[in-house]
Amino acid sequence: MKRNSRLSLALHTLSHMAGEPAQVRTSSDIAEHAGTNPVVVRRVLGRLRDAGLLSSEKGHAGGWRLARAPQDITLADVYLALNESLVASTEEPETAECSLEHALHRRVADVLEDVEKTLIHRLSETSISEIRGA
Amino acid sequence: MKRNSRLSLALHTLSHMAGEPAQVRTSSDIAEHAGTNPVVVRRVLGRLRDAGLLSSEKGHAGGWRLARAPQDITLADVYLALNESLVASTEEPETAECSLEHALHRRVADVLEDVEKTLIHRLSETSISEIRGA
DNA sequence: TCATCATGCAACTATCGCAGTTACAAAGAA
DNA sequence: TTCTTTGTAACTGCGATAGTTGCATGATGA
Repeated sequence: MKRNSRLSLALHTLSHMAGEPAQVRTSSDIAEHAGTNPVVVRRVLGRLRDAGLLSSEKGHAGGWRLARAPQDITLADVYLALNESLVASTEEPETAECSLEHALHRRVADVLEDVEKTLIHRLSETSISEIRGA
Repeated sequence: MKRNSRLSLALHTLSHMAGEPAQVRTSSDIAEHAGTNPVVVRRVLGRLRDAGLLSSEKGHAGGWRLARAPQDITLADVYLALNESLVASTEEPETAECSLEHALHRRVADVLEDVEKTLIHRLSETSISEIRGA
């Protein structure tokens, strides 16, 4: 696993859960299926739980399950829960030496903001229940 | 300097050049202004030269200058020249274990492709001659 | 011709983000 | 009380890339 792995892992897991919403899955099971580590799974899914997409329980028969109906969880929800910016933000130039620098940054930041809105809008059009394998 | 620095450096430098297109600038001058290193400048501007946006010359009175009129160089040109993906691409899952994984990847990749087109379109609406400080 | 000044480029170091891992505490169920 | 599972801190390893050093190459002008 390499890059954008958090989003991939989250979406992959949720898509599976959407197919069988009643089933509870442990971090170990999920990690094994995703080819990664239980701790990594808990780190990523923890964010989704904090965002109200998943619930987790400890102890015997504990694990992870959807906190909402699958059709009420969109790709945008997941994207926002992870605070993943697929649209990179150019950071503010801290040393405010040059006015051109500022004008430029504002211009680019405006464009990126618009583009991110477009991205989120597009992602919100698909729920995790709509992902189906071939 | 930290992240997205190539694009920042390139745009910043080109914007300055747009204000005085006749002037030739050395890597050292540019690096000093941008708070970085001449070699880094040459690395970044080299890509812009390869893309036909800049020209460079060695020797006395050598250095960098615009290869086109400033109003004919858009932010999109710079973005594309650097091959910077501000829209992160989710890489193809190499181990094709799971069909859901594929369906998911295709869906997300489609959205990202569209979004990147939007980004480039938006960037192409502004030329480097249109950036003005306060 | 030759010294000088610039780019071009290869190689190395430093740093940062992040996945992966280990270890253990906390909590819930049998 | 014991087993199972999450929660979390701390560390390691790796990849990307800015920064740096050193030197070759080419252009200019005295």
